[in-house]
Amino acid sequence: MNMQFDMAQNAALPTMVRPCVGHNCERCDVRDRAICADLSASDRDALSRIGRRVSLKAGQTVMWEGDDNMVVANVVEGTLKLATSTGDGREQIVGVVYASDFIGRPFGARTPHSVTALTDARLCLFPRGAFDGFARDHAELQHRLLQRTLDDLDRTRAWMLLLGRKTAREKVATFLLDMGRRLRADRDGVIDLPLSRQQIADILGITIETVSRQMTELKRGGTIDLIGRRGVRLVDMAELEALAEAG
Amino acid sequence: MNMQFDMAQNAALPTMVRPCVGHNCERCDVRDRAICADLSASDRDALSRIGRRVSLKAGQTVMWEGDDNMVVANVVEGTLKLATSTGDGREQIVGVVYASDFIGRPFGARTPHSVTALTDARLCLFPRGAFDGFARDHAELQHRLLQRTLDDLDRTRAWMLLLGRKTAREKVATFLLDMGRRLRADRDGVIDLPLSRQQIADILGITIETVSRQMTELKRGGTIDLIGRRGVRLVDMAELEALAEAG
DNA sequence: GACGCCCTTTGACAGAGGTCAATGCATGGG
DNA sequence: CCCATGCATTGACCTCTGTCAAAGGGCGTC
Repeated sequence: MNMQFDMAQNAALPTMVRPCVGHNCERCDVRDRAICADLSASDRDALSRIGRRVSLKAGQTVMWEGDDNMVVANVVEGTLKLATSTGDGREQIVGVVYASDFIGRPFGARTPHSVTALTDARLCLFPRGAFDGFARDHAELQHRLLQRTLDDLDRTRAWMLLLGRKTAREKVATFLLDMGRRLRADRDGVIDLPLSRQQIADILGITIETVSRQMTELKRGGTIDLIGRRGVRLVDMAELEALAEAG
Repeated sequence: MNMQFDMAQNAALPTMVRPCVGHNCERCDVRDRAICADLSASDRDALSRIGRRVSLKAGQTVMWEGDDNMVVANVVEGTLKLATSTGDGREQIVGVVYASDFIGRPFGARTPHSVTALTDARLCLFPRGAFDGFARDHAELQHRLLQRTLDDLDRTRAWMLLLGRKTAREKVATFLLDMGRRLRADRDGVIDLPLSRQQIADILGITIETVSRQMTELKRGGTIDLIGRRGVRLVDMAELEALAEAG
């Protein structure tokens, strides 16, 4: 592989983002769930040549709120957060994305929120201009993107009900149910949360102390079990569902 | 005018929704802002034949949360709210739509939130199945829909920051600025809010009493003026902007 | 295997906003 | 033009959640 070529590509990327090598769409983990799923083999190849794979370490930020919007990407592996914040530093996480999800803002000049890796992650990254051009010529891609964006909007609006109208107890219960649905539990029924208490607080619009207190009370009531910092076992799902809707 | 034809159309519609007659896309108020703007004259005619115009009275609900998703529509005139609620009746308004906006959930079987007219309104209404089919064959339409949905998502996510992290004072100030941007003031600089205090509360995720108290304090501070129930004059925009970001 | 860091938990207290209740006052109908 | 109705305002009080501070305990490192 050509060293100079690699370094030239790196120059346009945020610090520490490292391109991967030896990519092949046919073997891609998310090939039939990502937005490229409906493309023909040749179209997918063409799209693939526009972009490239990059690896991220947990904690790295790929895009910053308000920045010029240079790239979009498919998430191949890992979990990332989308966040906005007020001038004085209060943060609200506005979305969490998983493998096969799409990130970035196509057809727009500004990035409306930051994107930060919560776990180590791999992306399939495209320069926005090139991606936009490709998308305009491929209706299947735009259709997939539209479906995905409509789903995102539905989920985001459902989350507004949580932020605006639910109590801390209901918020935490709803969050745990949501994670239970998204993440696979291990053989002991334990889920490994990809988020710290602070990040959970930033998702739910409450403080870290309130998250902690609610979790402890749920544990005391026998509804959940806490295993270390990141582990949770959802013991009584029915109870959790009841608490998620009415305190 | 054919009476029987009209009544047959009415049968498929929510109670009290009355079809209009004499429609012509060429004279449509929103023709160059709605999603149909990029269609050729003949395509627009074809789309027009799929749908029809209906009038709504303030307070009428067009779609209910969780219902089978039968229709989508362009808003021709008026203001409507999108809302979800918890089992025990707490409501959160998740969006407010204006003339030229699009409502309903294309490509999905369920309506994720209710849609209710805040003012008298006129819609250009399409059966969802027929609209979906038409959209699949018209990339320009899907592109417009995608752009609009991406914008909606950006705005919705910005609103999450308000719901999760802003104080009552900041929420009310942000709301007033937003209305000031959207609605044209009359010659006295007075805006006529299309929302009751309760609805404002449901948008901001606070109670009606808190909205009222904040408004009164803003008035006492000389930042705004209150004229009757629905009138507001934004006196000190700079102050309002400062309050919107940091209490 | 022990140590130290930092995340998390717990406690005490305060305050923003919710709740309940009464009064005020636009607005539309008679 | 006046009255009645329902929305909006105001007040008193209380609770939930935030704030500040300290102690506890995983987890990575040496």
